[in-house]
Amino acid sequence: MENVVAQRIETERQERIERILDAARKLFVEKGYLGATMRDIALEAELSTGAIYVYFSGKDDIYERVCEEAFMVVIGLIKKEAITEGTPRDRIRAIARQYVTFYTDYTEYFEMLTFHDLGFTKRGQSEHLRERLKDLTAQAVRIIEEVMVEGIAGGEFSSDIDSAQASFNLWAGLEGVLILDMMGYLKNFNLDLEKVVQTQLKILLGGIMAKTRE
Amino acid sequence: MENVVAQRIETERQERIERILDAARKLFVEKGYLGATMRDIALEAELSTGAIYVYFSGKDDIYERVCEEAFMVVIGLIKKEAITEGTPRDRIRAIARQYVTFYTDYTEYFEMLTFHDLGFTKRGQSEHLRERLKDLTAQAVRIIEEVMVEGIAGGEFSSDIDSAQASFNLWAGLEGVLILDMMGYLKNFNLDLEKVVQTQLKILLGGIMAKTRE
Amino acid sequence: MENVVAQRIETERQERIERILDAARKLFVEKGYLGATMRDIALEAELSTGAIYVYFSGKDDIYERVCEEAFMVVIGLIKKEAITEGTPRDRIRAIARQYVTFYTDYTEYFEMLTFHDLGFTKRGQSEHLRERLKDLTAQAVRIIEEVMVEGIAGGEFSSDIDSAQASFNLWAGLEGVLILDMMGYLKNFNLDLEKVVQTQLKILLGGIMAKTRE
Amino acid sequence: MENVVAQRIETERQERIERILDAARKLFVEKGYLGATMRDIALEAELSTGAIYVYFSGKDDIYERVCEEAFMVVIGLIKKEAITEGTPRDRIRAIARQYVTFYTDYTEYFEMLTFHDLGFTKRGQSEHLRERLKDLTAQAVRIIEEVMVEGIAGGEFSSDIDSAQASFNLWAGLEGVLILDMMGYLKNFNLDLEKVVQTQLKILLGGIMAKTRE
DNA sequence: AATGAATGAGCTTTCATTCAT
DNA sequence: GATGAATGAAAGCTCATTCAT
Repeated sequence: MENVVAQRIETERQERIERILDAARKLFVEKGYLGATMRDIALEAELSTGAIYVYFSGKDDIYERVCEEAFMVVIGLIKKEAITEGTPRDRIRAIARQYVTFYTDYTEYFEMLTFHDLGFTKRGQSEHLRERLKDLTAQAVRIIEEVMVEGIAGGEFSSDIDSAQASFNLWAGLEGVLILDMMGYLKNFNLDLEKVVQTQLKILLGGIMAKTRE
Repeated sequence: MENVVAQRIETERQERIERILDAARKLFVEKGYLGATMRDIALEAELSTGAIYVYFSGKDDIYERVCEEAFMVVIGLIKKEAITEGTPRDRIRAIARQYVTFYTDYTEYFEMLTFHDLGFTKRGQSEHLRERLKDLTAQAVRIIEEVMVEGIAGGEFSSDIDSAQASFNLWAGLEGVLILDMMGYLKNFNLDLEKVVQTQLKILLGGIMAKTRE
Repeated sequence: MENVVAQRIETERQERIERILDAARKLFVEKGYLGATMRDIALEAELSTGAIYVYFSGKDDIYERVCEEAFMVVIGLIKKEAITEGTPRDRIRAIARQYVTFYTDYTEYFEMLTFHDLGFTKRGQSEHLRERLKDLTAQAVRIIEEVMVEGIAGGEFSSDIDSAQASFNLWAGLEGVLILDMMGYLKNFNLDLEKVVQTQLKILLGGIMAKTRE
Repeated sequence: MENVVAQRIETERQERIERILDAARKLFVEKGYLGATMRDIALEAELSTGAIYVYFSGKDDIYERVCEEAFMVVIGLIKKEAITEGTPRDRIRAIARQYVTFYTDYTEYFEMLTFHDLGFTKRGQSEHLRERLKDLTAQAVRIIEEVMVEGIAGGEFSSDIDSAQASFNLWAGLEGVLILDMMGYLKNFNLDLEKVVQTQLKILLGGIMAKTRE
């Protein structure tokens, strides 16, 4: 019996934490770390300012946990959906599509991680977040690289380009499109994200596969 | 004689303005619009807080002038160095290289413009800056497009891809590399910017030139 | 039970607001709008500067509410105690005495309204306060005028003087005494307010009643 | 020869001082002591801020000298134009008219002195100004009193009222009209200053002369 | 003497955090 | 646990005064 009560309390607790994180994520993306006030977050989470301090030790703590959550989502996506079927080309295309899906479905998380890197917080602070992001990225790039190595071994990809570099360039090429979309440039140029991504992949993969004549 | 004195005074005045702008640019990039305080800027410029208000009407004014300066630098580079010699491929490569030079030589300006777009300031504010940035970008993309049209006409580039889109993708591919460098990822992966840029151009141009077999 | 608590909280809230207004009134009168600082007011109200902003939106807000309060007091006095008994002469004397009572009992409010008019605030600001004060004054003068009309009709007052003007002059004659007291001149001349007021009324009413021989 | 130069320099000096005082008087009346900035005063006087400190030791000094000037003007008027001809009644009327002339011709000086008294500056400050103003007022009231004593002796004025008090009341009655005009109430009521003053004098003198029947 | 840029204390206001209830 | 009023440090900005020129 008591167990049921304890469980309900715990559920409510998690619910409240999630509400705060949702509010914070939204506001951090919207107004930045300094622009979003604790009062804003409390109001958005439909709580009092004081209540927030029951669940979090302060603004920095919330910020870190929002980033943490963003990590967990990306990691989850990366881990869960390792693509192992099809030609290397198809598999890379699938991985890329997964990244784009992360961007469209979890835009706020994507923006959080991007913003964090671009200096939302004071430099020097949350060095460990930066470290984790670095590891995560390395992991992601390595996944692409493995497929690429296979592709080169199978002759599908040109051996002119180092597989590690090619992976990085692939990522950069896609990242560029997503960030420009985030900045609103696709809208400015009346371009469709889906189409631009497709074209970009066609170009990048075409460029990697082609015998370079330089 | 007086003329000399007046000139010296004017020079010192410009020097001071530049010192303030330098300090502001550095701190805006480092800590963001809200994170950089007027006191910080004054200290960095080795002035008292009050002195800044002799030259600028307030924080917003400084911010706008820093952005303005960044604009002027980019516009200057774009206007000055229209590349008209060589094959379309060479010309695009040259334009790209110019963009990379802007990034390496004027990193802070590049970051300012990027940050501005990414929401350093409160959303909605300085709408006109955003508008100018949009125009500027359109201009830059159009320059690439012109060369591309020529390249398609001359048969050097595949006609499979719309020239406007291809230009955009080219830009995105390069921008991605520069932003990842800005974020420190190239360093993380022990990659050399120059080399990655070269590879990226090879890939992108290769992809665009290739008859796509899809 | 909860009702009791809520009531106590509300009481305390009102208490605090009153403490702030008391402090502000005192300091505005003492040092003027610009001379009285928020720190001063907070200190006088035994609160931190921040606490004030829980109850008021800023200095202007406090200022307006202090004036508002002064208005309410005067209006209350005017409305509540319309004097309708006795001869016109007695009634005017009673109204005058009421005005003097307002001055002695609510000196700070009297000073606030006077100061406000004399340019305590930046000119042009709070135009609506000035408008209300004008209305209020018109109201008050009209009350005197009505009695005066009656007095003329009844033959008690001389018909040589226009009733509207006479009312105004009566007011001015009394106001002069009060302001000179406010300035400390009665004390300087070792005069007693009560006595001077009595004499002034005797003179003014005497002058108004007398057949003028000019 | 040198004398001529020295004289010109001295003249220019006086000219500059007068320009500063004119500017200050205007601005103190317009915006109050704190509202008027040294920069405002310098601009109005067509000088640099620094130049002001050659002639005055600071803002307080200017303020005091503006008051001083106001004093000199009033004292000059009082001393110069002792009215000794006509009946006591005519003489008092003439003195009153002189005071009104001071008000209309030197409104700013009149306002300065009034404002000063009403607490433009921090209380306690410039105690000696207050002292001088007190003396001055006593002097002025004494002049009226002398005439009044004469009037009582000659049977023109009622002996019911103490001459000192009557003088004070006369002053207060007139002062009230002038201050209400300063506040803009005459304009509000569409009254003409000249007419109201005349009426006020008629009333006051009538009241003083009449045998009081109380 | 005259200039006006520079200083820095002090203004109003905001906001992360605490704490009595 | 939850509330929201209270705190006080720190923000952007102003301005009397100084001082190198």
